[in-house]
This record gives sequence, structure tokens and C-alpha cells, in this order.
Amino acid sequence: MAVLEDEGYRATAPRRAIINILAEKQEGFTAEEIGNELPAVGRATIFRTIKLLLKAGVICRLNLMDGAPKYSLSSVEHHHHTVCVRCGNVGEFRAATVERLMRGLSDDIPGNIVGHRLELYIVCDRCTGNPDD
Amino acid sequence: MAVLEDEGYRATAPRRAIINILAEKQEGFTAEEIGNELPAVGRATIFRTIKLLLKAGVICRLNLMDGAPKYSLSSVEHHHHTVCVRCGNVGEFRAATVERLMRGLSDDIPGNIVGHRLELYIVCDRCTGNPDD
DNA sequence: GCTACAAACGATATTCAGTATCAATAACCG
DNA sequence: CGGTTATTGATACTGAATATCGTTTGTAGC
Ligand SMILES: [Mn+2]
Ligand SMILES: [Mn+2]
Ligand SMILES: [Zn+2]
Ligand SMILES: [Zn+2]
Repeated sequence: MAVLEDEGYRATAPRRAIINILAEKQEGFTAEEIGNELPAVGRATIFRTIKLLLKAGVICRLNLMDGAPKYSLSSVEHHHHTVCVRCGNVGEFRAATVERLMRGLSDDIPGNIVGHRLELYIVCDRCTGNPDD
Repeated sequence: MAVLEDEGYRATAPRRAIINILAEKQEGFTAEEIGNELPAVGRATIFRTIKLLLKAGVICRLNLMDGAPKYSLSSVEHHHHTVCVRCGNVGEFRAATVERLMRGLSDDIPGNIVGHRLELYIVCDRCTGNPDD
């Protein structure tokens, strides 16, 4: 909520409603899910707010294996995601080794690395237990 | 072209036309570009063929920084991509260190890793020279 | 080379995510 | 409070991708 003030955005009712919902979400979420939970809020505003929170760094975007976009709260500055290919649950992880690797890679890559994206596709423990569904 | 036979697909004129175009492409390409170069081929067939070639492993999909899909010939089995955030040019690279890292990561990650996606966003050498455009 | 049959096609309609427009509304500052 | 201006929601629109379906075309078997 402080995000809005910090960036000079107005603390409107729709924005606060969206932020409240996100605050409780453990798993990743889609724009549609948010919209479904807030029928009173216009579709455009959902997308506008998502974009705003992305820019502010409150949430981050990731891609499912098929490229479909999904979002998750960014609890930490820079991190990567695990996505269960069965149930779609999203996890976050940081690993110093990943970042170290990126720095090492810059020697082998032409041009200047300005960012990266790493997604791990997994079958989560819960889904390993239940072969179906 | 052998791909089609190998997988039991018919070697139709549209498919051959698409494959011929791809064979000459150095950079990554979008579905639209292919469609533009082959006005005679129906849009649906472009997408159907892309999907087919993805499954066959002839091309691979990558995501631009904003999530937009792009494709590139997969010259090698498993690899990753660099995307210039200025001009959009796509490069491929392999690095044993990346794959080694993934194996190492599996200890820290809950669940079974079944795949990963790594994209490096860069400013390519050509774009570093030309600050504008 | 035919023929029959299934695979694949293209046109079309449709879905779905995301964006532009714009008049109406509501934050915020004084 | 009241004025200014950011923000909203309805609506229309775009662009990517897919479903449908009658027609075409590859291909295996003769
Ligand atoms: Mn995250
Ligand atoms: Mn590739
Ligand atoms: Zn799972
Ligand atoms: Zn470039």
C-alpha cells in the first residue's frame, strides 16, 4: 500500500482492493483470477494496476511453459521461478550460483547482458504423489 | 524436410514452403513474418506448422522481454537464447556450465526439475555502436 | 498411373489477452 | 470544501491464436 504513495500514485479503492487480494496469495496468479475475485473492478483497471505493480517491483511476471503469462508477488529483489507443469503452482528461489553464472557467462556472450530470465519447470512434490489430476 | 517423413507427417506444399523459408533465416522470426512471406498460405496453417515443427524440435520458442513469442531454428539439441532488447535479434548459445548448474540446483528445489528456460537479455554489439535505433 | 481415404488445407468465425478512447468520477492539495 | 487532474469503467478495438468445416491433396495400395 505504501507502494502507491512512494511512487506518487493515488491510493484508489480498486488499487487497494487488488493489492489486498495479492497480499494473501501464496501461489502465482493470472490477471483473470484477480478480475474474477473483483467483479466490480473494470478489466482495464486490473491490467493497468498489474502493469503499475510490475513497474514498482511489487510483483513479477513469469511465463508458463507454453508462454502464458502469470504473476507472483516478489518477496525479494531478484529471483527466479519454479512452475509445476502439472498443477501450475509457482515458487520462487534465489541462488547465488545462478547470478555468479550469469556474470561468468558475459565473457562468452557477445554484447552486454542487461538482464536474464530463468524459469525451472518442475513436477512439485504434491503432484508427484498424485499421478492424476 | 526429412523431419516430416520421420514423424509421419505429409510433405505438403505449404509445409515445404515454410520450411524452405525457415532454412534461410538466420535471426529469430515470428509467426507473422512467415505469414507475410507466404501470402498464399492460410494463417491457420502457419500456426499449425509452427506447432508441428516445435514438437519435432526443428525450431524452438523463446519469449521476448515483454513475453511476446518468437521462434528460432534449433541448430542444436538444447540451448538458450540471447535477445537484444534494442533490435530484437536472437542468438543461441550453449554452456555446459548452465546445465551443470541446473543439476546442482535440483538439491535446493522441491520437486523434480523437468525442464528449464533461460533467456539472456542483451544489448548486442551492433546496437551498442548505434545509440539510436 | 489410378483410386480411395485420411490428413491437411484455407476461409471463416470465434476466443482470449491486452490496449485505446473517452465521458464520468474521485483523490488529493490547498 | 472546491478545483484540478489522475484514475476509472464501459465500450470498442486490436492482434495472436484456435475451432469449425467443407474442400483439397498426399500417399499407400493396387
Ligand atoms: Mn517472483
Ligand atoms: Mn533456439
Ligand atoms: Zn504441482
Ligand atoms: Zn541489437
